Amino acid sequence: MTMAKPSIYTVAQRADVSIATVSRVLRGTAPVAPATRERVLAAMDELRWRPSHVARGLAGKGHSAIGVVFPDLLGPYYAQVVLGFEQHAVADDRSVLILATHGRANADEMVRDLAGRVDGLVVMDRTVSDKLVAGLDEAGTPIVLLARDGVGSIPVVRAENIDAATRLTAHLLDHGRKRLAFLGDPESAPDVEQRWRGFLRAHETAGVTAPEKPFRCGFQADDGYACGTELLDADDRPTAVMCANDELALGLYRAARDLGLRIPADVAVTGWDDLAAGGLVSPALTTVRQPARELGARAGALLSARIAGSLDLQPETLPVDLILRHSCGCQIPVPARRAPR
Amino acid sequence: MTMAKPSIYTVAQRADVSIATVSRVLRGTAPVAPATRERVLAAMDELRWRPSHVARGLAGKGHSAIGVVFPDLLGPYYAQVVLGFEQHAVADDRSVLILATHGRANADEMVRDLAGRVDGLVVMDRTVSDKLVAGLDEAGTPIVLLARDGVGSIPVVRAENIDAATRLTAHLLDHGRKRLAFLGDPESAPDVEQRWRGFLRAHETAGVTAPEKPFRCGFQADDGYACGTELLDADDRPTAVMCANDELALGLYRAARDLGLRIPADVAVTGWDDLAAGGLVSPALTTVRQPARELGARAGALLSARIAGSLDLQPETLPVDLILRHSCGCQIPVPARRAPR
DNA sequence: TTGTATGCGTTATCAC
DNA sequence: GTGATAACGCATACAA
Repeated sequence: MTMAKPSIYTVAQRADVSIATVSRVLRGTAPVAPATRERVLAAMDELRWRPSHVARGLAGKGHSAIGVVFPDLLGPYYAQVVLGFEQHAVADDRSVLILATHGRANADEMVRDLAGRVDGLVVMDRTVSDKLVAGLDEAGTPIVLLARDGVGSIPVVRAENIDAATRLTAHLLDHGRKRLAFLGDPESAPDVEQRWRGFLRAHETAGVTAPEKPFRCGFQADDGYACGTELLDADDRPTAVMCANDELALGLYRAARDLGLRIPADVAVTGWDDLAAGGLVSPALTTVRQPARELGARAGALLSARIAGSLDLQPETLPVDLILRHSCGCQIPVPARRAPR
Repeated sequence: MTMAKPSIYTVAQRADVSIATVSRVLRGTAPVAPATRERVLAAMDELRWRPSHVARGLAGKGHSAIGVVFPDLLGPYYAQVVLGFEQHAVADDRSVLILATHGRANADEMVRDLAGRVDGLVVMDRTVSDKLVAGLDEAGTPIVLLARDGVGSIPVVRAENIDAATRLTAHLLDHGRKRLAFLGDPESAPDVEQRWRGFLRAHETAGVTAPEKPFRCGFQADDGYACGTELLDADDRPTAVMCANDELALGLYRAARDLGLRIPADVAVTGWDDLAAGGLVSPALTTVRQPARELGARAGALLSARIAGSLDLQPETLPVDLILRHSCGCQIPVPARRAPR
């Protein structure tokens, strides 16, 4: 014997008041006589009534929900970002909608749809076009960009990349490695592009000739293995490889092993992201740790501010940590003057 | 010069028809004259109008959104489950709401709220009380349980645990290990409970005395290290430890190393989940691989069916893979070529 | 084939 | 303090 879902009318009737009064005790938007208040509260309790979010939304009060758009959920990075975002949202009493684009062609359309059901949106990486972002922003949807180049005056949150990549590259050059390679596709993600730029900058500063172009490949360990094999099997094999992420680096480890090359003696390797696995392999992988969780949380905070009406929010760049372990040649003598070829 | 947000009225006016007709061409719910149709389509296009999900929901058409409740997003398991769920949802043209409970005390209340904004819910593990689940179910919210004991006739999806744990334990016993320990807390998650039961069952079958109780601890590598140290430093040190997951196992590795114990010679170790790191450590970790992504997808499929009105959906148990490597004492010639994923 | 009118559950603006 | 009542944007039964 299930009774119909209670509405504000049911409650009002039961408490013998008008719906306006019910709304008032619910929102505390105007004074209500203590006695009446009690009656209403009791009625709400007995009927187990919860105000409908949908109706509330229609009445113009927003969705009390926010969304986050990301490319995928492979590896701990995006998961942590999303989690940080979620925690902030919950603390802010908002629900979280997620959308993984997977590089789908209709991502723009999906995000446009998503925008219709949230009060604001965090957009990561190159999941959707600048055009859409700009359009949504113009249409009044509060947006925050994460790990992505700015669009108009939309707030941006990102992890520091250029300087970290510069330092890491300089570190390799300081170890005496002079023929470096960059494994990863700068066009695949803004973060990677910045790392590539830092890589180039360090070469410039050191007066060393940088490779003309990056060795482009995907993001997975298998890509690292395949591309790594090709890279390390070449005549002008690099003496150090800076990988766009740890997965690639770990794939490169296998490639090196299969080719009989030692790390870091024959080739130094660095990654990015600080996967747990990187600390367990031998030699331990030198990498960069990003504050993934905090990135998500900050994006959430900025989005809240934006929704609350703040204009002109400053871009934020969160610092990262260089984790120098052994794969870059630290604490291990670099072989002197090996004859190339 | 931003004009007010267009509504179905704006479109109707522009196309010189009634809102009913607009709705009809939108939903294809009734025949419309080609000419009229064109006019409406044009108007929709010019105004860039999108129907409001909120209004649609209020009108009684559901939210076209579903939710998933999980404890956390640490490690790849939950992330993959959520991703599988999301993919199914997207294919089904529904948005996804997520909620991480983090063991929060008010999880029930949060989920009740979530239930008010979706058409259905997947609930994982022991994130919320049976009471709430039953209540929601009774109230008509379509629910699917994932990796959790059944409640009433609510559909359940889970990975096979008992049999896999039995086989894994038997495998250890067959290797001549007779003093086994179970590292993990069966009460922390239904999956762990089932693994503990399989552990016991194998002992029974083999006629070997099982430990009275599991060695309870958390889920992280640090827990594995702390508890592992205690466990391995005891006088009656076990000759094999079955860990509730890979993180614990990897923590145990450190504990063993610090105590000067060799794996698997002095103590065999097994994990669960097949983390990438497990294939990279030495000795490679014997573990169990769950079809995380598919678990999420199947839960999504069952939820869709439930929302569509299917009653009496059968519980599903997805098979897992035993990954026998070296940490259990196997001398099997492993093709050390496995991609670290 | 198309239009009219009503309901969906809130919030908010008036009156009283 | 409290109660009618008009939005909010859409779907739909009922008319035409």
